[in-house]
Amino acid sequence: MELLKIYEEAIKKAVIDLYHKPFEGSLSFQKTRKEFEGEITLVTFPLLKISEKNPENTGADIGNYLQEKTLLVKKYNVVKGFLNISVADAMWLRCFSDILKEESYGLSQPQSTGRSIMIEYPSPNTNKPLHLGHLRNVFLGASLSEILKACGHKVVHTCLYNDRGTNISKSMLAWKLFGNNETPNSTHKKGDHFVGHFYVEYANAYKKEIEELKKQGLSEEDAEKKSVLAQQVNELTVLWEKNDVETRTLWKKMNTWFYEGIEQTYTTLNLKVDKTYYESDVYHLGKETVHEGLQKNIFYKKEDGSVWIDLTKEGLDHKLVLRSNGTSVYITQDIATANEKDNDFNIDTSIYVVGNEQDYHFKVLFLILKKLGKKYADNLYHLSYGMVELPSGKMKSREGTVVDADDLISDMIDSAKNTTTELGKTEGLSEVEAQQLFKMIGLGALRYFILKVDPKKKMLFDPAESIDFNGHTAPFIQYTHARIQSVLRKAALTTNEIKKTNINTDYPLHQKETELIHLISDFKNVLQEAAQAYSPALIANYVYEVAKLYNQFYHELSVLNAENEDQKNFRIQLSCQCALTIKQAMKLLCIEVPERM
RNA sequence: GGUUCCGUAGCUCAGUUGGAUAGAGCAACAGCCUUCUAAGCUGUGGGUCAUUGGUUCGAAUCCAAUCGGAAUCACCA
Repeated sequence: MELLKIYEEAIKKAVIDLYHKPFEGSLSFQKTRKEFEGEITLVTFPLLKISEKNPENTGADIGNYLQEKTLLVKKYNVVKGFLNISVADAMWLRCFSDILKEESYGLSQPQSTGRSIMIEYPSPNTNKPLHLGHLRNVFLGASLSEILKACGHKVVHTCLYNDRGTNISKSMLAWKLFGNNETPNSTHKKGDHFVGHFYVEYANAYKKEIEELKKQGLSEEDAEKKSVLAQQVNELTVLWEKNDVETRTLWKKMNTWFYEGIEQTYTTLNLKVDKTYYESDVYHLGKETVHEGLQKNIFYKKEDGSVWIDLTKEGLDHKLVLRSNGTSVYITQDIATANEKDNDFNIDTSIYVVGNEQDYHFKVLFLILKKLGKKYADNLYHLSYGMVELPSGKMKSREGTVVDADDLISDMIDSAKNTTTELGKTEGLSEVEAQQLFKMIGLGALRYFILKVDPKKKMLFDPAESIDFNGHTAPFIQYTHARIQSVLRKAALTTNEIKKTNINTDYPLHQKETELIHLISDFKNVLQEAAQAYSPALIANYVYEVAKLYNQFYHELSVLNAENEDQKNFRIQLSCQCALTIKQAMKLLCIEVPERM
């Protein structure tokens, strides 16, 4: 039984014995603030109606009762409406002993809930490489998958490629105009960067064209209409839809380049997709659903043939679902993909990891699906995360103000290498081991930097300031893990042996030891909260607390040179469990921890 | 203009369903390696929780207004 439950029941019994009236509902507990003695604190205000006494006396009554009638309390003190309880050492040791017995405390058996969850990310366009914004998307999606798996759910990872349409046509056109039959091989460029280069080329040429037209006296709007490049892009899109062989061949070629490039990035990021969807496969399927909706009078047709839905009753707008020329728009394809996913998998919940700039879009999408009577519509969830901003504001691919994902990753690994080498931590490592360590630290720092922020909030990245390796960072946590491993190596015991050793429950605990047990026991709750809130940030902040507290313990008390065998054994067990907690929590963030660094 | 979100230390961020004197890291300054890994530990300084009002035993947290910022409202994705 969980510690807090034991105290809750004991206090409820105390209330009945003392005041002859039961307290309904759950008691209000919190962690004792560090300026007061104790570990758990009961807020007594809600009990005053029953006790009919002031907060101080109520707290004293209960504290006194617990100390005299139970073995739960070592000491207590009352400050205003707060009863601070120092939990008896034996209780902490029992709690810790229970944790040790579990192979992986806090985690559920794989697929034990029978629930399956689909999670879609990062779903990029195929016309440009990934940037920092995509990294937030990937890190969130990947971490969330781990968190949900750890809670016993089955997780299916899907990815949708927006592989056709205007954006891709732009890259294609630029390649035709300025490409000189170059390829990624001939230019020694990574495929996705190669394709992205032409997307930027197009944007530049277009901008130039518009400016020239404006010099001729045209307004911005007229210039955009007059643009030859824009017309050519539209023509390419139409040719594509008409299955024009030349266009399709080029399209396939460029997308293949793109996929070859992005696969490399996925490999670096250890990203594996269970099922890939392509917009080019599904874009036309949505039309059938639109016709279905038209017949049910959920949609309506305008005179020009375009099809709309009226969402004004829901506080939204009229939304186009089919163009007047009969072609589909973004949302039409999303309707189709949602249907496809439902057909392909028997899924309880489906999560879209998409930035909050598309909040409105998903509100509309889910509403439309609901109106269409899709049963799965209630099980869709938009995991909306905030944008990554630069000091100069939002990143824009076309304006070149993006932090490229591949560049950032290799920068991080490089600086991990420099720092590690400077600190002389590569000694005794083989070349392969050293490379693995640099990657572990560099990527870990990057992942952690992003994941520690609440997903819902926008975050700032300043390229001028490199991501830190000290303080509230992954390397600090990784270092703590390595440090513990170093101690355990010297203890010369396996994890198994450590876990099996019996605990002496008479052992008098030191303050830091108590705090560590308390914090470690919280892992289970934190995981549940993180899963419920879809927030890896809760895990990230938690595991930092563990590492920080362990380091304090480490500096204050000696493990291997403890005063007696009981103490030494217990501290080895405590260290071991801290390392396991750190490792498991970091795994939930998709960050590895080293044995040495 | 409509809708939605956000404003916490110089900077980046925490702050469970309302709870005690609002916390970390970075940066600055001062200490700690003959002792289990100094990517560490200890200490100092730093705040009108945007502003005003309301709800109550009690508000950074809930409500309203104001100020400031962002996103979105495309026959783009």
